[in-house]
Amino acid sequence: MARPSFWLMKTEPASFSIDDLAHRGREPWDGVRNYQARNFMRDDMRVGDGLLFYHSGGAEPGIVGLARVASKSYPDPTAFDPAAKHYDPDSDPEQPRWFLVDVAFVEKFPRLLALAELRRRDDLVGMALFARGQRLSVQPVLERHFKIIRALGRGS
DNA sequence: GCCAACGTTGGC
DNA sequence: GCCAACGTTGGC
Repeated sequence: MARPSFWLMKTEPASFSIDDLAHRGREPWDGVRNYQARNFMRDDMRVGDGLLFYHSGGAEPGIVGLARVASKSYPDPTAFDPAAKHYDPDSDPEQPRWFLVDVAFVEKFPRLLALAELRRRDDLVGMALFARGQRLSVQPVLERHFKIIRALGRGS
């Protein structure tokens, strides 16, 4: 895959928001239990890749800022932790099933770019985010779309 | 809170 | 291997 690559990562702000990431600086993106999303993280992400940070499930879903990939992929330790929310009793530390990358804060946009607003733009047609029934929490983004959204978010 | 879309599980 | 049942996601 060509580098750098660009991605969108969803999170429910009630559990982990852009403000949480800003505060922590860097965070292991644990708990992903979808094979397609895992494959993107495990196989395709590289340190430095750009991330669009998306809030789902809230009052107003949308893109709230930027982050970047801060580590290579490695096994998700929460899969082996019985106390963890996304514990997977069938996963084997000798043959890890779930992987993650660390994510680092880059910037929070001065305003949220609402999903409804983004949908209406002619220059963003085709984004996976808009696909009917799209539930993937980690998805690739075209560089062109990433740049348009970054500029929008910064208020230009 | 509703519900459509989707992924996973498990009986057969 | 099929497919119904179930759980989850996530917009509205």
